[in-house]
Amino acid sequence: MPMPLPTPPPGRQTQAIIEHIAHGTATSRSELARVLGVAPSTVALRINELTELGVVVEDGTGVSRGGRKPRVLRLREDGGHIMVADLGGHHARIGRFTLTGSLVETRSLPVRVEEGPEPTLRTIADAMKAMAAASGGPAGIKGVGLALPGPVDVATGDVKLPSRMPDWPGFGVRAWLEREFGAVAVVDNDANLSALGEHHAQLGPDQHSITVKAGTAIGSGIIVRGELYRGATGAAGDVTHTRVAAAGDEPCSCGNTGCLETIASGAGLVRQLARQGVAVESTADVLDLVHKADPIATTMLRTAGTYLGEVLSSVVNFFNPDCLFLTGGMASSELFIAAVRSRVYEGCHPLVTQNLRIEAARTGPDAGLHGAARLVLDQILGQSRPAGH
Amino acid sequence: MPMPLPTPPPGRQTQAIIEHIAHGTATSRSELARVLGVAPSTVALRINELTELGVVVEDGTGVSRGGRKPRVLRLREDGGHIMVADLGGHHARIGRFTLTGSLVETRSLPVRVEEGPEPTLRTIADAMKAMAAASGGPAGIKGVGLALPGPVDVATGDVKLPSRMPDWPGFGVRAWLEREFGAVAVVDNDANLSALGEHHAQLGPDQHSITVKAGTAIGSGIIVRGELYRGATGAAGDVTHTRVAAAGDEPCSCGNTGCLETIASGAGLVRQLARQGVAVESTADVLDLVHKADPIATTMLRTAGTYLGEVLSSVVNFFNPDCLFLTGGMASSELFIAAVRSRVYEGCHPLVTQNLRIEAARTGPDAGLHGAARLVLDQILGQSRPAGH
DNA sequence: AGAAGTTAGTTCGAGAATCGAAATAACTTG
DNA sequence: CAAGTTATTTCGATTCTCGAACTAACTTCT
Repeated sequence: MPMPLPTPPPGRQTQAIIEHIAHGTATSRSELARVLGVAPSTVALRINELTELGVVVEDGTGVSRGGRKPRVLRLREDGGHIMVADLGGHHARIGRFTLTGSLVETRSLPVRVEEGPEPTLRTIADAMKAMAAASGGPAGIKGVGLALPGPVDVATGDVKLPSRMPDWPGFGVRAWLEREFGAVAVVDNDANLSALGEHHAQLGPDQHSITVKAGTAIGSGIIVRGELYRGATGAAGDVTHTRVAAAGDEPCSCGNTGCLETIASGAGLVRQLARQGVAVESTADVLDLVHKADPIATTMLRTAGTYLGEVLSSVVNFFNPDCLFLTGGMASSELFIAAVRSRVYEGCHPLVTQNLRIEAARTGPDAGLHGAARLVLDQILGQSRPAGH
Repeated sequence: MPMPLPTPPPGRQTQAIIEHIAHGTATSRSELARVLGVAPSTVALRINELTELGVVVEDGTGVSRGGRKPRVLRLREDGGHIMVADLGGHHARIGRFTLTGSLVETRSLPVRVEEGPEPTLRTIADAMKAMAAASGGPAGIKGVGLALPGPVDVATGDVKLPSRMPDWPGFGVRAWLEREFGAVAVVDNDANLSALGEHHAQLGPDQHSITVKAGTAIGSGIIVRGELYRGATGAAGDVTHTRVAAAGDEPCSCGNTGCLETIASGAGLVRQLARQGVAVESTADVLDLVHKADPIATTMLRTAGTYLGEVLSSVVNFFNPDCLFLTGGMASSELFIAAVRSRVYEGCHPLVTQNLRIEAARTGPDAGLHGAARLVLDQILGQSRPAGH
């Protein structure tokens, strides 16, 4: 039986080393060798590469464990910037990451996607460059990541359906960014990137999770074995157009009737409230009302959570994830999360719920930024991501 | 940027070679090198290993393409047996595969799982040994695979829930088989193995599929990137306990009410027909009635397909597979499949259905056997499976 | 028929990446 | 300060692959 051990890809180990140093799970060469189960000599090679690359530096010595002191390794935080943005309907969230993958600063700015890609991207790019310049680091922008609201063709970085973003389809967003920055660029759907970011903030590379972004729209991202799952046509994670009995004949933007989004999305809530004579214009308005304990809005939000939970319970039964994360505006309400949680626990098989966690995303509004940075770093440093913690 | 090409695991290539020879996609060393995009010398090495292992032999020469004739390679079909079984409630299907992965013969025999693991496994093992002995090949049984109806702990090979199989949980099926045969043994859920078998009979290693086994019970298996996806607790693929409005308050074995299985499974149909005074005892009886064009049974089967389609449409929307396969007794009715298909196409987003195929499994009742054999061969020959066709 | 060209397959050395053992370095402890 | 311990580097040995050169076996053209 010719069965030589399948040599792990080198990029992968490099990334694992960075993570261990970042998390403090292993801070010296020998510790890394032990944790990774790899020969000390191999670690030494990788560390040499990383120091030459300017990502890792030695930082004095640690405490002895009875023999020679370990030479403590530390990540250099000034090797360059990864600039990322999460684009919403009315504003964009911009973030700056170090090459070692930590989020340094964020900023929100108003944008209007309906003006088309050129002006929107111009605004974002300028803000990114300003932020990078202001940070004063000697090195420049090594990579750019962008999260877009809606289905994205990852190859070109384009929005796939005309939908709410006129002029965007076919523009070639990824190419535009690469030209503009002269650096690696990555574009993906916002729910996908949020899922990727949140997953790796909480779970390991052998686990599975679903992250639902519930705001004005509802989208979700799927992580299988620590990697983004996009499905056959890149449309995986659609929960918003699942039929819900309670939605009746309410028409949906997709052409069908009775979709979840008509009654459980922020946009749906706005419409429902308006019908009852409550003056609201945006999802934020609705959440404000709930914050002020408005009984109608509160009931409605809770009900929306129950409907979402109904849809998610069948998805969770099927997919059996380790964790279900909720993010987006509506997930900021504990009430909403509680409603989802109770409905999912009620509707799922015990074998599926026994270890299931249902929680608000810890990375909150930065989830998408983290995911985008991760994809960019994957491109820069190697391929698939490392063994966790 | 230290980015050496991630050397593909050697087992993988070996398997790819076998598949190409088996499918006739490449029958000589040079052709293999071309198709696999690998150096001729490397192919020569692999072929040498395989001939020494007794899996491949040379079989004369082929036609010249203007120069030296290629030496045609062929798989040896007498290198040993892989014996597999798919265990149902009342009968087991047994199959014999060659080491090269092709199914040679099958046989069904009655068993009674409710008598417990020891007698059931005894019956199956004896039948396997008899079949292998009768085939007269010089070599023995190199591996054994078993598909069980119900959730399985893959490590031990045990059924997880008491459910319909008393005395089975905690028995250690895998260990029993390995002791009995002195060979590699693999045990998994029947829907999982059917999914694996059907997927690789039709799709490639970078595609995704769902296979639903609709018979007396309803189960499903999920294939992500050509590999079996089991979920966090090994319970992934549960669609049977999804709530369906039409099921009303019908109590289910899981303790909840309104589960799909109460109105769409074979068992559910039997119960519903019995209530209407139609004398049926098994799923087979129901299908017989449909075959005889019994109006009540036919309508009921079609309705069951619609309900299954309703549940699957939300699953398909979420998972966005390349293909949805249907297997099990009820999938033998084209009526049933048509009902599922139309409901899914109706309820799913166009982005998801544009390339989606919904079909009866081509491997039919042998799907589970193929999947089991594949898992066993993975264990014997290497790890993950090869690049297709 | 024989030379020229083409295709098939093997041999052999270089290169990449790992590991393990031994050497070296730097401590702690008795 | 010697003995034991832990950290790190050095240096083959190993395991894979590839590519180039070489041999083998044809077809075809003249």
